[in-house]
Amino acid sequence: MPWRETNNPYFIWLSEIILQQTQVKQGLPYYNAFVAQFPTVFDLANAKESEVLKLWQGLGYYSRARNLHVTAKYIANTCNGEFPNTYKGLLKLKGIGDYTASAIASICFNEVTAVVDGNVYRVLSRYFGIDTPINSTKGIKAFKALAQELIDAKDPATFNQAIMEFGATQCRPKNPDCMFCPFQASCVAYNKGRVDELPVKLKKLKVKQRYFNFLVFLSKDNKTILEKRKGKGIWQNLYQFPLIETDDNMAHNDFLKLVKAHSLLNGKTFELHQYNNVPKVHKLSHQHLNTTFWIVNIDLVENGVPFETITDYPVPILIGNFIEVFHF
DNA sequence: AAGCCGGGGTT
DNA sequence: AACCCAGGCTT
Repeated sequence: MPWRETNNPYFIWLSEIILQQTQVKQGLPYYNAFVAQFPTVFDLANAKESEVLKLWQGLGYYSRARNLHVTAKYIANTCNGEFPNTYKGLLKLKGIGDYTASAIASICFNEVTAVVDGNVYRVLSRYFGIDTPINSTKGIKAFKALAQELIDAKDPATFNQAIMEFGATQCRPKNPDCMFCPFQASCVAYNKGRVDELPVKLKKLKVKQRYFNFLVFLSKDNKTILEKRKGKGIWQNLYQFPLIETDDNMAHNDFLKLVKAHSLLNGKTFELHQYNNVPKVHKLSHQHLNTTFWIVNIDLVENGVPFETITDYPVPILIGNFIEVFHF
């Protein structure tokens, strides 16, 4: 892993943000792309937010990219390009929470502050046989304190990375390699046959069903319409085709009435074609997006995006996949 | 304290 | 389908 070969806070920070809730395999190509396009924090600070989001496209949790850009500008413009060199200082930066502050402080500045990520929760809850839910306030405090007791004060960076890697490769969520585990003899969960019960986690979120209808405009002068998502909710500041959200999947005839009433089409002549008869189900962690793409053939569009510039815009991967398959 | 925020991979 | 991922922010 390239970020193992440096103590430069910029690179460590970048890697840690990318790896939040993201597996190394998925994040590595993005890390390489960011380092190539933004070699220093000043390069990142000088970029447009849309450039940052474009490079982040497909990685998800886009607030990470927006906060990355905010913090880059702050470090470059207010801190002379220098990151805070303490856990406490790092914690104040946007997008940096307890885990990331500890990771940067220990790896870059040898501060003795323990990281607690999903791996650490799993390793500690099993080894010590702790039932406290890892996502409860009590659990979060308890596991942080325990990790802080255990950390090697002489080499916190190695300790932190080692316990995480141990969780990722040996003490895995499913099928952990207990048979060849160096901690087998003293692991409470193993000796009580409770490895599969730990860690304990509270509740599971309910997945909400949503129904998205995207209007893919095709004008005679080869333009379409992209809109920037505003406000709260998913995909903030990313672009999409004009969206009509409904409370169920729509049949062509019913949807045609809705489209006719749409502000982009008042009174205009157009043809509507349903691109996919079976809704494409795009699964987010907390929502299932039942998606239908509708082709709208029309003479002219206002503020149209020329087909050849569509791929300049940062879009959710659901839209990006459509653009790839649909030959504009 | 609980809910929200992506996309990919494994079981 | 359920679960997890080198979590953090908002309400």
